[in-house]
Amino acid sequence: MPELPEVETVRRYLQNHLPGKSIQKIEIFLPRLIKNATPQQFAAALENKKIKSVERRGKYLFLHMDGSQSLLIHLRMTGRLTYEEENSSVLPRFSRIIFQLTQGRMLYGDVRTLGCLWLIPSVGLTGVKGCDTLGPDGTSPNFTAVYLRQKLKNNTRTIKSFLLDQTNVAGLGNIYVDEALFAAQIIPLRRCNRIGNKTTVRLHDAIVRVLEEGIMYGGTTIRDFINGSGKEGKNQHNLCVYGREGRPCPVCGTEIVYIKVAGRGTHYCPQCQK
DNA sequence: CAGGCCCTGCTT
DNA sequence: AAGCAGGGCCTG
Repeated sequence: MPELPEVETVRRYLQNHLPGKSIQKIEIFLPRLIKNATPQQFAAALENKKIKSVERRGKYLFLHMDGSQSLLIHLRMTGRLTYEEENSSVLPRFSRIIFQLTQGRMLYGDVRTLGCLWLIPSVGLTGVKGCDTLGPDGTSPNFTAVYLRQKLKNNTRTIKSFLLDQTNVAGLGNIYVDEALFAAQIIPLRRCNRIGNKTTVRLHDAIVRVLEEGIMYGGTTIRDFINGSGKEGKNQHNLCVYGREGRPCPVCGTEIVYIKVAGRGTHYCPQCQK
């Protein structure tokens, strides 16, 4: 559920608090979350290393370390990354990994344990499948209407499945895809190559707008998302279609429809979106 | 391209 | 007790 705006919200908090602090000790309660190292290797590579910066590409978070190896994290559905300035004696439910820092601690929590952590080289490609093949971030200047038009032109897939594919645009997930398609007045089932120039520009603008709005409001909390300080986002109040099936379209009042597209729950207004 | 898998808490 | 939530990867 964390998509670009949620991951960016977490990143900003961590970037404000972590750089300059060192990881003293790592406690791993669920080793299988670490995908390319044993818990021993993982701890050995990161303990006593200083955190230099926290960066993001798509939905991936990078903790760049002062050392040859850094940390890559994907929160998937229910992953949470929080920083506590003062060590509390209480550990939040579903805490899976504790990063004890020189001041405070960072917790990786995950109810459904689908998240992933990797050790990666501090420079160059990550070697992590999916991460090295990301398309431009939806919020990046490299993501232009011209680029989008080029990608859509000869593609026969539905626009929803296209936008969920991170090699086309990085950072969109189920919520923001539905919201962007509503804002662009495109029905999720529309074939990419049946979207014209003018509509492509509208879609590009809509994608950028919903992502930036999501960041501005600190992410969308439907059930699980919390930011780096453990608080909920506020963007759920801005949603027009996601999770609103059966309720009136905010523009025309028609009932929002729920269908499955590309295996995902999909929400749209049958009146506004064509 | 569709469907299964992972995984657990919450809803029906 | 079954169904649902879905990101990313894998298989048929």
